[in-house]
Amino acid sequence: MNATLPRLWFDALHANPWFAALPAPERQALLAEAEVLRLPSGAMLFHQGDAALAAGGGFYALVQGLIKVSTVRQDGREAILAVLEPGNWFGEISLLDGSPRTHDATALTAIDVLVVPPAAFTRQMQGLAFAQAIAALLAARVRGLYGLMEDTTLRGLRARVAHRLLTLARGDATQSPDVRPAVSLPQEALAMMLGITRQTLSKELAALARDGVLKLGYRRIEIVSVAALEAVVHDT
Amino acid sequence: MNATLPRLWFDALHANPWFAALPAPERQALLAEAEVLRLPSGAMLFHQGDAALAAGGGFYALVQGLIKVSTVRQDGREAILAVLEPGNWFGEISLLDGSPRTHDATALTAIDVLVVPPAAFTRQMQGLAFAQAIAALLAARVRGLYGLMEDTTLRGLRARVAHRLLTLARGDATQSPDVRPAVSLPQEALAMMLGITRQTLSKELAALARDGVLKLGYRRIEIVSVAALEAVVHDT
DNA sequence: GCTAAACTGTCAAAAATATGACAATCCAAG
DNA sequence: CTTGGATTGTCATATTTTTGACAGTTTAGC
Repeated sequence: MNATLPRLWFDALHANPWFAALPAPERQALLAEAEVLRLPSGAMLFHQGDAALAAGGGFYALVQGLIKVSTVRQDGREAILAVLEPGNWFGEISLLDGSPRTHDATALTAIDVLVVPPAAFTRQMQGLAFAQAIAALLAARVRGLYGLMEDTTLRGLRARVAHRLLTLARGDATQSPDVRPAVSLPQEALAMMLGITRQTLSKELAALARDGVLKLGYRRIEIVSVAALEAVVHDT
Repeated sequence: MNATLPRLWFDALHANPWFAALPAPERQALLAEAEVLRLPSGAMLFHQGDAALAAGGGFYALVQGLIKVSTVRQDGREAILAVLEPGNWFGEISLLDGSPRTHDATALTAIDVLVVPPAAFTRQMQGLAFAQAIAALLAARVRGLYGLMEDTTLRGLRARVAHRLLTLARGDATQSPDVRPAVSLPQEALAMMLGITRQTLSKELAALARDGVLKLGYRRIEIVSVAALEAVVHDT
């Protein structure tokens, strides 16, 4: 593929800082190797435990729609690690070490995904610039995960909620510098990201709304003051 | 340095799977570039917020002693991310993205550390094999962090304690396949890794000891049955 | 428009965890 | 060999979070 990359896809991809920083030859090579995969809402891109090197596996770029990255326990409880937005590249870990997928990836909407097959990915990894870029991508991942870790061990609930909201408002994994004015998702989902119950979250959100930091709606949390929300993260 | 690498250091380094898998030329280059740094117990190798690219920064290998990797809050509460053992390489994230150190690194004992200066690290990253190896190292880090994340969101307290014990018994970051029969550290430290209080941990340990899975001593937790401990991780 | 399903707000009771406190034990330094 | 600091075990109480439940609100699909 390549020749006729839809404008929307092109924009989404180039809005991603990692892809934008990738040298042009590698960028083009990656797109040239990619196949397009279109999935309906609710479909699963891969399951926890899947072999990534097998056919159907690969290095993915989401170009349209939303993907939920999560893990489920036997008892049915689910933890949402992230909600991916267009522009995000993911799935490289399993390709690098050949181990099974660590998470489920589920389409929250109808999605369009670029798939770089395992063989092509491995071939790209033979190039210095690409290998360096993957190292940079992983460094960013590690940093993001450190942030999440500290949340759970060091921050109070209030600050954790505030931090997660800011992360989501910045596009979660993408982490663009500009903050969106609102995040749209059921409170249940946000609760699963934080590892708490919906009821507990509801109470925290209500408190933040009382303080004028948030405005709550149906499947929607509006951030009235980014500064105030950031203050909550640091104080609490 | 290189010519006279003490036997103990050599063994520690080569016991580390990442270093052992590194191609010989890169392995030698890394050691050739490294300087030896010796610090007394309690000294800090670096602080959260330090510029890693500055003089004194670098890519580190611990060859002797123990290092605590942690973050502290304003109020004094501390979260321990890991306790590094000889053979571990660390500190690459900040070198890759030029951002400040994410954690404090404190010597728990007198330590010997190999330091690859920032310039040398960056030079090595211009080589394909090394860049690939760093990608692999980061992939392993990410996987480890995913494991820790799931602990806090998905597992009950009992399972979390069991999992952390097993991780420590495998050498924490090193994660050697063989499990040590006991971990030696104050319960307080373990509690800080788990983000819980010492009292709560004490109760959990007592319960595991009652079940015959552990034996408790002074600054020491003996693992009576690895299998039983693993069962606790998966069941609870 | 209507209606069923999804979602939010709230409550009371139960369970888990933190706090603060104290005695008992261990061990390393003198 | 002794002693003080470090460590553990264990309480009772306070706080936080979960569980289960239900009513009211919003939305999407018919």
